Amino acid sequence: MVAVGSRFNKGVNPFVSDQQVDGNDNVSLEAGAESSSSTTFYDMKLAFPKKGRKSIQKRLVSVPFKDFDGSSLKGERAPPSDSWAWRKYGQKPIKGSPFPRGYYRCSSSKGCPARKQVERNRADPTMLVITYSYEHNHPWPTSRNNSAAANQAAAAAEAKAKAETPTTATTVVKPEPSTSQPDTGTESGREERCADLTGDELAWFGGMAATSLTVLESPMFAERDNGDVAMVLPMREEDESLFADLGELPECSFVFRHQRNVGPQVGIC
DNA sequence: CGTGTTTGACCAGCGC
DNA sequence: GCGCTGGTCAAACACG
Repeated sequence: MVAVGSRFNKGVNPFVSDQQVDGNDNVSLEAGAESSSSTTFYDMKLAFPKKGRKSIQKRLVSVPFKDFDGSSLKGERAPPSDSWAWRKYGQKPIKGSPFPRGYYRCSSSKGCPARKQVERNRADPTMLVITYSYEHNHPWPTSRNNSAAANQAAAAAEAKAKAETPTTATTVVKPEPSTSQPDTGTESGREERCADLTGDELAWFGGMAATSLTVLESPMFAERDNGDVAMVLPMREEDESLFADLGELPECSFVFRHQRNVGPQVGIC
């Protein structure tokens, strides 16, 4: 079983999910063609850890981030958008992909078990895929963001209550050249959701919500009334430093939304 | 000096 | 059993 969705109703972190998507061990977002030239489907699969490995939650998050050229924070260590600090502990070339995968470990607190992986989508190098991993039954570390502390405690409690089965979630973002206003298209209410997510519900992404015009929509981060899952998250500059080795990306981003029984959808935020 | 990055080595799981 | 691959470790190094 894989949990890929979260309403963020507790203002928690990406490692806490309360949505079960299906009974498979994988979450698939199939690449495909859509009529709209600005919309594309992409394949994403998340597998549980192999047998014998630690039980962890995984969440893939696509991170759209601003165009960082000019007076950006190049060379600096930007504050983490998710209120936690990440320390890179490894990088590996991935078979079949010309881009390496970076491995990051939470450094916000001692013993923080959280990790994340960052890589570029091999099918579309302009897309970034971030995988957050978090061990079950481990209290979530105290965030540097005090406002999220209470929510994190709730998140930890919620995570403890989860089944032992690891959970996984995926998001992909394809940055696109910033050319026009957001294409709401079939995503009516996208902007409203963006606004909604800048509030207390987004404690975990509180930092990201502050400064960027870019928006992240994550299929597993929120659940909508019609049963699909989506999340819109403004991002800020943190990821530049995190993903600097992956190359720069333009301002606006495609976001991917996974619909039950339908599959992922993509739009420009 | 503390923190973070780089990078080669090491380890474990999996397929053949 | 062996090789491949992904993930992690840890020493060396850089930086403020």
